[in-house]
Amino acid sequence: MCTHLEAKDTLEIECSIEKALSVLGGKWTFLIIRDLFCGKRRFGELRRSLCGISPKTLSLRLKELETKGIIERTAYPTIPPTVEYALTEKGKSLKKIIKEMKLWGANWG
Amino acid sequence: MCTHLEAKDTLEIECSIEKALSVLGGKWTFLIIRDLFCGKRRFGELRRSLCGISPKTLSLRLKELETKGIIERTAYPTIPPTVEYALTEKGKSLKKIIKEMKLWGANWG
DNA sequence: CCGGATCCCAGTTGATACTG
DNA sequence: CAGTATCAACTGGGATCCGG
Repeated sequence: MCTHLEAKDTLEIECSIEKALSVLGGKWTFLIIRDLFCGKRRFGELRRSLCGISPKTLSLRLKELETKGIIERTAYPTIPPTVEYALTEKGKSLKKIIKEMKLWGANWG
Repeated sequence: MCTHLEAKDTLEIECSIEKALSVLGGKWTFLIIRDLFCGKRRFGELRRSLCGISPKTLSLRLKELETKGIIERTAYPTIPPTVEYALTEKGKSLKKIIKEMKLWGANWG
């Protein structure tokens, strides 16, 4: 039996996967989160690590993730500016998904 | 310690997550696979289930997934034509990822 | 000098009509 | 029914610019 929609099978209710994708679906999102599982990261560190991302897209994704409560932004009023990004508890709860993707990629990719 | 790159830490080697994303990263991909976990589906069934996808994009994603060995296409020479899409073993191996995403979406989405 | 913001361009996706 | 063709809308890439 198909169970896209858990509670009420109406078109207005999104299934859980759609909810997860509304947070994780953007391009680069998984890779940003993967990086942050290694610890706090600065804007420039992320940019270099995510080889190929444009600053515009990185900025956009970070804002989205912050809005959705997945990451936390901390700015220090230094010169030059220092900004750190870190996972929140909600962000850390994505660990199992990341782990399963990593396992799959290692075995089948 | 960070382990993006499992074996050799050179820029040429993609990490496992990137490999998984190269298969799963396209828009709608997860949702198509989710649908196929419920069993074989025809083109029109997928189109109606994935509320909002255009036939062009659906066609594109299905071809990609077929090329990558995730799904299998079977066409019957009937009039009107009948085409069925189903997960391969490699496709079914994505189950844990889908399951974790579903759990996360249910708890945090 | 770092963290972005802006502008313009290319590639993707969406909407819709149409065909074998 | 299962797609393809066409065009419009959006998203991301790349370079540049700027305030602190």
